[in-house]
Amino acid sequence: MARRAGSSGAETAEKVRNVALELFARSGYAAVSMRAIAAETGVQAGAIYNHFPTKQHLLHELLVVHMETLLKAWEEADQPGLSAPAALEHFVRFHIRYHLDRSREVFISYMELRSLEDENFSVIERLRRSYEKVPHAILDRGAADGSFEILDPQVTTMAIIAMLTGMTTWYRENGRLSLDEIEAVYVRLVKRLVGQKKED
Amino acid sequence: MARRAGSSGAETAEKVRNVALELFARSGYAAVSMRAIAAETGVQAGAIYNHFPTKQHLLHELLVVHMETLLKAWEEADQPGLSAPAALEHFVRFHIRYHLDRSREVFISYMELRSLEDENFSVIERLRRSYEKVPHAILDRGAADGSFEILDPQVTTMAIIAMLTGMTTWYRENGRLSLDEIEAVYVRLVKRLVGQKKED
DNA sequence: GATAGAAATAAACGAACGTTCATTTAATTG
DNA sequence: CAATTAAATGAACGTTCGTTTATTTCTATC
Repeated sequence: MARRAGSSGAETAEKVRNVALELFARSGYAAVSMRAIAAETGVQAGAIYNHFPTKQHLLHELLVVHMETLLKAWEEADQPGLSAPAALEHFVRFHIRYHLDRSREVFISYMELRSLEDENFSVIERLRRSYEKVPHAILDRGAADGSFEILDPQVTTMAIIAMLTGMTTWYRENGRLSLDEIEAVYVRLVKRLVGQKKED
Repeated sequence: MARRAGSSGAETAEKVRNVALELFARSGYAAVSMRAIAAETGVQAGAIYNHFPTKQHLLHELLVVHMETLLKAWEEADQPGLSAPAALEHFVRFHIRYHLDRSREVFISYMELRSLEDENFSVIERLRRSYEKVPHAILDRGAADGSFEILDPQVTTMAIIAMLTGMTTWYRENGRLSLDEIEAVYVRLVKRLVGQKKED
């Protein structure tokens, strides 16, 4: 046996990406073998190397794609004309929706940074910093124009991101609260964190 | 060569625990070999099995000890007579201090839950739930007596824990803010989250 | 001071790891 | 339709893995 009828390189590569994402999220990069990825993809281990040079490249590509997609998604969602309070609310809703839709990517992008070799790590770290600038800039703007009362912009930014991202660890589809309800609670919690005076 | 002069079982076991903690935190359970732990301990791999039956037992023991020590530490720190606002502040300071002192334990207790086999996982999960009850109970008490204005006790509890624990990922000893300053910021942030009216 | 037990070594176990390679088959190109 | 290329297989490579075992050395006990 060799190449199978109907097989296409692009399809297999995409399937490998999806399977690797799922398995890395579930068990961690180091605990997942190329053979396990291959088996779930429905292929032999050697075939993966037609599409990805090494296991490390596969992880790196998943993380780069995730971070770049996230940044691009925000660029499209961003509405530069908004006031600081409106922009913050817009960001919170965006972050929650996006991260819940991609909980596996989010999970491994936080968990597997340490599995990246030095230069691959730096690339992802830089992309993440870019994303953290988004809420930070909104906080600075709101602090400058008096609509927020920020205690410390840096700490508050990290607190907001940790709070929002943490939701992906406990949110369940059929839980007590709907996504809309949770989103509404988080919007109000963030407004409290930044000391927003009025509900604009 | 065999048993070396001055060797003691208790000492070796403790050194293995410390080394494993460090290496698991740095690289992850699956990525750390028993030989790596042994080398760092200054011993051969086989010697570890005089003290721990398997690698999985070693991880489980680290996590159980961590969670039980955390719960015990809170029991000792707890001051049941405090008002809800004072109790909350007390908890925040305790949590920050304790978690910063044990950042490696905290890290692996969040990262390596998935590396635990089913029954070992349940044990740790149950201990963690116990700890989450601590702030949850304080929030309920403050909501009942009117000193807090809680949006949703469950979501707020998870938000607080995520916010506080997230600090361990970015805090650096010689950063811009001292630990005292960061602690003070977080205390005020948490008061905002629970809608505390006055600084009691 | 002989003896029993504890604590280590060194070597080995089979299994699994990431990766490579010769080969085969299907799809694409001229 | 022949030639080429892309995509897969399946076996093999050398390592490393967690763990076990026989043996040796040190410590503690009576």
